[in-house]
Amino acid sequence: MASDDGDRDYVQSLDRGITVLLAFDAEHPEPSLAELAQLTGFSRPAVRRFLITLERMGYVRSNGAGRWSLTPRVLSIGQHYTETHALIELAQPHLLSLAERTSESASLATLDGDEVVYVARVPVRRIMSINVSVGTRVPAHATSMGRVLLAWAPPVVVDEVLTGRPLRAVTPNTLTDLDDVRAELSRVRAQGWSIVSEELEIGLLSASAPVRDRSGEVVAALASSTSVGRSDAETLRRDVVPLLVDAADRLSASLGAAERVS
Amino acid sequence: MASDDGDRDYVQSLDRGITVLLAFDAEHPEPSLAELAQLTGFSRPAVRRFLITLERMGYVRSNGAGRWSLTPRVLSIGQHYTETHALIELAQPHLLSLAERTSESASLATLDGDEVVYVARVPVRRIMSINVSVGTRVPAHATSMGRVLLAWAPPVVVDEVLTGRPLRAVTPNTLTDLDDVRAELSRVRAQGWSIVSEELEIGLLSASAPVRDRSGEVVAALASSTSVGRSDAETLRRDVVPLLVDAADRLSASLGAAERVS
DNA sequence: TCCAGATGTACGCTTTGCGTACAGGCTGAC
DNA sequence: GTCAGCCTGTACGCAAAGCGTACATCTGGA
Repeated sequence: MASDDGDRDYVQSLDRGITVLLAFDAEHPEPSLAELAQLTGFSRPAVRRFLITLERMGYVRSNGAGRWSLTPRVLSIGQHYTETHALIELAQPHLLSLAERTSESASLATLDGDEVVYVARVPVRRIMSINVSVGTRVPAHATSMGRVLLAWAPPVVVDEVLTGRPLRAVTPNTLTDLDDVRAELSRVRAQGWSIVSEELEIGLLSASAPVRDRSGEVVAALASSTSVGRSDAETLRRDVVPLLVDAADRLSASLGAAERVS
Repeated sequence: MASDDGDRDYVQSLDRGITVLLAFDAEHPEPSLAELAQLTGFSRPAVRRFLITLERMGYVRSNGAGRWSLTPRVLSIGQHYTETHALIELAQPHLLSLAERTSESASLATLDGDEVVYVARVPVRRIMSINVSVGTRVPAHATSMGRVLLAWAPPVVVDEVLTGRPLRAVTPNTLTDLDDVRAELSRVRAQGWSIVSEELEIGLLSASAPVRDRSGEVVAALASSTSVGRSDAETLRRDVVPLLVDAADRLSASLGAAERVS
């Protein structure tokens, strides 16, 4: 029925059920059954079955009237990612001390596809227009964390991210020329850290350094973010980058990383 | 086949698929197919189908060898809870300012069953032995946030939580006598806030105040947490509670709450 | 009162998803 | 080197799980 061939060994109901769960979003925080059916494209009885299932599992709740909403149990799904990645727990003290020493928000992020995902964070003040939290995704090519992660990523991955789709100019300052980005990546690789200024959002300024696992592979980026009003690239480089690199190295060490290879 | 009758309208595959996803935990961060089959009790081919499905959806990744792990995309499921609850976004500035003014961690939590779930948080230093993050759950009866949430919860809910199962003595100080807890709840209701000392963990001390929605219903608790080394109940009451209640009231106001009803 | 729009239910068909059984591959012990 | 014991991948036939159409029911507003 579906066009593709690879339908074998694919569990349709799981996909559909999660699709229903994810249909709850900012635009539809309390959808009705009919609304969900329309959003997902499934029949109303089907959506109803999924809702009943999700309700029994505790992820969804009917508010009496015909409206449904997500329960905080949904958050516990993400906990399993956190639990299974020792890095995140180990990073906590380093994030806290970095945030305290710099009086700025500190973040840890990972690459997923062509996006950077925040996996741990200590916010100090609001710097971005969007509310950054664990799980938030931003385009890799326009952020210091993305630059760090790409700088040491396997060439295949870098190519996928950079040429997979055209590099979007998120702000007027975003590097979008392929050669420029590649040159920047090799600069980052050489100096061991990255500073990006107003490429993701006007007024936003951040610095990142790589975190390595025991095999020396870069598995995460540690970042400190501020705004152009409070600091500037030069100050960041002088005052923050040493702290940042130090914190990243110590975090790497606690992951059992060998001393920096290159 | 399953003993219960209510199997109708229940989508087994959704339940099973999520069960597989949740089988990844601290004890099994990189399970093999066979391991997952054993953990979940499903047949290996079944587990394989779920893994393939989850992999295509981007939640799970095979690490080349026969081991699987969760991807950060799992975190984005929780984002949908955050997105659909305006409260959480609105709370951010209040959490930040509370954390700054008290130099202590600030948290926002909600009741789910007999547990309190952290839904937003600004950590300042590590206070608990476990790493508290958004999604973390703690028993309601032993925490200041739980006391606040129960103090204004419908009697049915309170009864379920308090009599559903015996109140566990998490520490030697935990209130476990039903009458004591009920008395404490009415005290909380009268004074408008709660302080709990070393009932959840030795050395841990926290204060909470209720957050109300526009209908006046208490929908969350705002908390400030510290350790007995850094403060004590009396100091907390004098210095922190006013700030806390003020922040909670302003957050309530931004939710459009009417003035406090009682 | 009646209509519009919603949710709940029944039911028969299809195909999805199931597990058994077998093939193939890797690793380590002897 | 070879065999045993583990694993993952695949085939296949069967049962039932999940499907959507069609209809009943309820609610609120005109």
